[in-house]
Amino acid sequence: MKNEISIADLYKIQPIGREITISGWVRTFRSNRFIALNDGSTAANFQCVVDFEKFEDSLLKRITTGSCVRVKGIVTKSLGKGQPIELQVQTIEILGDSDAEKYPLQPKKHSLEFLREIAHLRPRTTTFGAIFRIRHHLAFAIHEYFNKNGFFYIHSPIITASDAEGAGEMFNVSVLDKRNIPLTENGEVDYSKDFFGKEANLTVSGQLEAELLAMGLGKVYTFGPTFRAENSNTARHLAEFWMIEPEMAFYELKDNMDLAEDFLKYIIKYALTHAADDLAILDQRLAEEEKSKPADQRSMPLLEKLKFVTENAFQRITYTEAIDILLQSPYHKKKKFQFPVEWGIDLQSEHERYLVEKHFNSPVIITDYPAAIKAFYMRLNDDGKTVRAMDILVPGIGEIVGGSQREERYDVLLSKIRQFGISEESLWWYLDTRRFGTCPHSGFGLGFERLVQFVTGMSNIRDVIPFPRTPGNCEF
RNA sequence: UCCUCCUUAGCUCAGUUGGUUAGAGCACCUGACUGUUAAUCAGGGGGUCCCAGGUUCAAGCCCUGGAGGGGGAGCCA
Repeated sequence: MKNEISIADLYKIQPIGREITISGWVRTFRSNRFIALNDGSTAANFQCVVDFEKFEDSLLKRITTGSCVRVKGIVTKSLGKGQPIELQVQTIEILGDSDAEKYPLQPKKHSLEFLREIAHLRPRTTTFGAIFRIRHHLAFAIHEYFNKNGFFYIHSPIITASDAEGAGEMFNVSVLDKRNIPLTENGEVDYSKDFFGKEANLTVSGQLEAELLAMGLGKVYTFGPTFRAENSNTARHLAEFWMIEPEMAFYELKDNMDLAEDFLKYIIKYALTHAADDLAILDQRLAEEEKSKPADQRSMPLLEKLKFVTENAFQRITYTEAIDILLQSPYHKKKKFQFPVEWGIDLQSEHERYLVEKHFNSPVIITDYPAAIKAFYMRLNDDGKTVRAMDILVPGIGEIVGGSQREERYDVLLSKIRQFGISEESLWWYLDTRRFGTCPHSGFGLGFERLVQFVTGMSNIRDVIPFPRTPGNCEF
């Protein structure tokens, strides 16, 4: 291990009187005496005190915002009020200069839009440092939760040849010469000449493969990248995002809901205990932003919201009950909804918002949707018109989890596949699991970036992934 | 993809009814000061007013087209 202490450990240990060496990036250099140094290990800067009479001017001039330095000195109690300890600097080594005139980050508040354009430098800001550390803690908590609860982490393929998931437009994977594409007699692209001998795409979901693993290993989960070529331009869509998909044999819909709720509470609690400093920074940031909004549009403070979610039961209602609530609502009676409400519709954003933010003011699990608006693999209820689906909606984000009990009955599944116009030949392997030792099973998908959004309070999904991929944007 | 708003200095923004040499704060540079907390004070440099056309004696401002970005919607996680 490297024999240098991190700023995070420094604040933990507070080794007053000891000689230490630290490296980091300069945030500001005040009064030709105080370096605010950050090494990314924690949000807090560490104050390094320079006796400028003991150093060459030419060296001091190179200590600029953005430059990288290594300093050695003695830790002392701080004379100033902003920090408990500081470093009395003995030696300074400039590891990397940074021309202050050209370095885009200044010791001041920058807009998120501007920082998005310099995504290669934004990890050096307080806000993005906090976001990416929290992102790590959430990912870690997810693995920890599943590991503790007997789940196996499996890797579903990134490249798939099935286009049957029905989860949107896909990115084609091909090595064919684009200037000379082989065609069949019908004038279509001849994928038999392509790398895999058939058309291949980037995965839009690992669910079907996860089901195969669950029906052998019992409880499994995936956590990997997912790709959608939809032309979606919103604050909650990415072309490349990360998804968590647990899949459990012998779980019915209620077990699935119980798991999803327990799981979400666990990882949010984990963040509250392991990323308290970073969450406090984002809590303040959000509070500042909310100040500029009219009072009735302000959302709950971030930390309060997260505690509320971990301490209160999620509301559980069926789709049919949700429609009733909407029909009874003052919003509907005053005709404030832009889209009509009736049984059978797909709930619009405004409807979900009303239920989550106005009616319940809490996370809501909606179950038993009409079969026609949900995927083919969801288990048909005895009423013949609804399926055992469940969506978890949270304030500010909307749908964060989508899941269901899967259709385990071969005949029902086959007729659904035909009904949906999906080629049953391409899903022979999926159908096989229902022919040989089928069992009730369930699972759900959690959009990781939406979870990070919820926990950090960031309103744009492009600000919770280091290098966002969206239509027309693949920089860095 | 649709609706809507925006684009002026490195950043955040002002710019009146179309009228002389386009401004401010921060950042940067120079100097002063030196236990500061986005240090302070004085001075200085810095502009393809998003791009291409058009109207006009005159366009940052008006018109047409385009590009980029924000917010909302759809699709969804």
